[in-house]
Amino acid sequence: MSKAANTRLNILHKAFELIYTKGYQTTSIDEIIATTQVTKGAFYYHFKTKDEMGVAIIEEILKPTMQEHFIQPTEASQNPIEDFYNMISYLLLEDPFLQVKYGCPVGNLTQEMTPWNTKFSEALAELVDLWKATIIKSIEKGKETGLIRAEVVGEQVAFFILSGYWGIRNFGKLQNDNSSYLVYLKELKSYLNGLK
Amino acid sequence: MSKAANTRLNILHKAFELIYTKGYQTTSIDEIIATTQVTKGAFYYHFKTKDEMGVAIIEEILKPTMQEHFIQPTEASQNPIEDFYNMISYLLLEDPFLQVKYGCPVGNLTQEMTPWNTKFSEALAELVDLWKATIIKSIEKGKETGLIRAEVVGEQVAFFILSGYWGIRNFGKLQNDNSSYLVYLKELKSYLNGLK
DNA sequence: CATAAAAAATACTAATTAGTATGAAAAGGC
DNA sequence: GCCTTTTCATACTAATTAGTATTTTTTATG
Repeated sequence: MSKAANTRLNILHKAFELIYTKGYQTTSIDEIIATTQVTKGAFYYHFKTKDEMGVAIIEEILKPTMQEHFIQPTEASQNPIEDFYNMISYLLLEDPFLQVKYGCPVGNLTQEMTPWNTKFSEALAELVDLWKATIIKSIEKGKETGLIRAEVVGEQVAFFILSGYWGIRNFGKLQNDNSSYLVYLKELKSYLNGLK
Repeated sequence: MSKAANTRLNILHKAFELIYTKGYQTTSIDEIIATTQVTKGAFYYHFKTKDEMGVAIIEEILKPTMQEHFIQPTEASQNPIEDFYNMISYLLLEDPFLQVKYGCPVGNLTQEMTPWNTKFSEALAELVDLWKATIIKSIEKGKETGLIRAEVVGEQVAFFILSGYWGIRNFGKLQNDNSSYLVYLKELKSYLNGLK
């Protein structure tokens, strides 16, 4: 990778970490260039505006991460119900990057940036739609193999799972300990078993 | 009500509306005093800091509203399952103040202010705990009257309902139309019926 | 190695921010 | 009506913000 591409990626990564922990609006460009050890000239050479950088984070950091960690595993899944639970459980309790007190990066950005910045909204919506579509497909597959009841409606379940995930992450932020996660996961398991 | 108390309440109400639609950080004091037609001297007479005003909004606007609209009705409920659904459905589709594109005021503030402002976190946590506790009590009552299965765990269900609500409001923001609400509500009904 | 283009460094600006200092006007008690 | 306290008005400050203008350095290419 060229040196220039490297600084660009460096900015995106460090900025993402700051934004995840502090929020987008309260993360200043001065702060970003201070932690990246990059000058303002370099920053504005790579990104025309702060918002352009923000959208780049969604498309170049969040999207590939989600593709790799959630889309592909879900597509490969043979047992949707079990794997949905494992996916959420992993995200809540085991993912080494995500922290209880900081919530879900995608959820945070959605909350903070919509409906005021359409570029952000579009990029985030694309991301979420992809995840949702993958879950729906997985449910349909489960219905075919008989692992999921025929009456189950994929779209409804997808919304329900993802909403619950976003919501419980907000609870986690509020209480800053994962006890709420554990309680939530028990009910999630119970709910998912009801789909069998 | 004295004139002074009136300006104070006026500030809180207008500020709350701005914060609900724009977010806390991006709502400036200059903007608040412009829309309230109150001078900066008056503002800082009533509130030592912006954050103090923010906490006052939670305690003096959000809390009483929630008490009146959700706590008391839930306490009076004879049929928890039906009333949980009606409560969420009302909030999503009918409440005249809440708007799809702006999400849930409590959820928004939680997302934006925790974990950085402990005063906000505490005030919000109190609010949410109250709501959660009321739901749990209502479930226990439903178990006694036989409307809810004995194996159902109140705390789990409470987390599940509230998480889903917060989450779907985030979805609503992202898509800015209530079609996702309708899909979600169908699954919520199905989930709640499973508690019988 | 020369040169053009890409990449980055430095110093600045104009606007906005929360908050303050100080004084004037209302309101209430006697 | 006088006086004290409450309430509000005006003008300011210091810090921070995103973004720009300009120059310098680095890199690639002939």
